Amino acid sequence: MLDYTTEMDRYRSSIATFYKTNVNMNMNVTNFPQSAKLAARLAAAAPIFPPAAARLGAMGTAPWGCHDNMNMNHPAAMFWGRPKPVATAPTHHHHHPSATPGHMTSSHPHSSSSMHQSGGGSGAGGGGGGSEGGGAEKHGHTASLPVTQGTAHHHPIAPTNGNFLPGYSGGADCGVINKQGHAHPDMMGLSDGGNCNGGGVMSGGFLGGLGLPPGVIVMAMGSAGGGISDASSAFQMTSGQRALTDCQQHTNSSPCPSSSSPSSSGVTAGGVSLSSSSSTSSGTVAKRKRKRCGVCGPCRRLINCGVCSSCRNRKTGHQICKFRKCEELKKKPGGGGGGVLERPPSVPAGEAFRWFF
DNA sequence: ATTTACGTGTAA
DNA sequence: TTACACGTAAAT
Repeated sequence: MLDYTTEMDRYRSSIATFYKTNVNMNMNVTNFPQSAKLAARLAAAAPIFPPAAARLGAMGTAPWGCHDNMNMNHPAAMFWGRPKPVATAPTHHHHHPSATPGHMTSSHPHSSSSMHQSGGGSGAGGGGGGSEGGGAEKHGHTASLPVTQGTAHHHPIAPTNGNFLPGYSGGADCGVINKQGHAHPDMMGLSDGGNCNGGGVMSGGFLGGLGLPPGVIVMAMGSAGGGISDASSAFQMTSGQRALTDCQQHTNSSPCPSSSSPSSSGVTAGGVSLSSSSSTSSGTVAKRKRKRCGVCGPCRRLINCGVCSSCRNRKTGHQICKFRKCEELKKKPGGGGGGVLERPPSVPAGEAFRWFF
């Protein structure tokens, strides 16, 4: 009996915490359904480091770190919330999975929420909340964001660009972002690690918040590339959402969990494997839809910028975010050949990992 | 059935 | 060239 009581208390406290932290989160979700989905996918897919993935999903790290704005308006914007790094994390409890869910539900029926929850629960820790953004500007955040926000939100480190590919450049991302609060497409895209780096720093916070497994952490940090960005990318990858997924897909459609080796085939193909079937065989060029290569910068991005025409016209345009448009697909189908692949053809699937290493 | 995103045609 | 709109393949 006592135990029960105790548990209840813990449970409650945890919930409370969760609530606080997540308020924003919810907002996000609401606003960005897509994001939610992504997260969901992440969770589901999480090819490589499941745990990590899961957490990601849950925590929702904001890719760019901070900005609140971005999200705001754009539907697509991001799904990651910001990790709440320091503050909450340590706290505890989030764990009860059960808890989360319930609560989420209550607040938002939407699926999205669920994702978070789960995540939250698990990883949670502090992370939990991803509150990204909700509303930054508009809402001003309101009080809701408790502790975390302050710091967290703007975490310089923020690491998070999950999207960013190293390739892209970026610049100063972190800093900039914070200040502005705006979302620039660029931001989204890309930041390399350069500045932000904070590398070390970030990682510290970041990790802390996330509570990644040691192993994972190591990897990320290790990344020569520069801390943050790499790390983020790593997450991205792991998260699996699309990037990996794609690659998997290419191969055969079969999910290649085993990824390690497999993909080689798929990727090599230039990424896009025009489907074997379609291609050639019949004189009619089978114009099979090409698929994303999954390895180029854009493909590696998980989030839509929310500001480009494609994002803005999502409903009618049926186009993927410009910043996420696969490089390969941008090329003329025929011309193909050559493209300079971002990565050497030979690179096998496993390569994904390379990114983070 | 719904969502996502590629392919393509059209207009500015 | 870019934005839009739409058809449709593919995935969920």
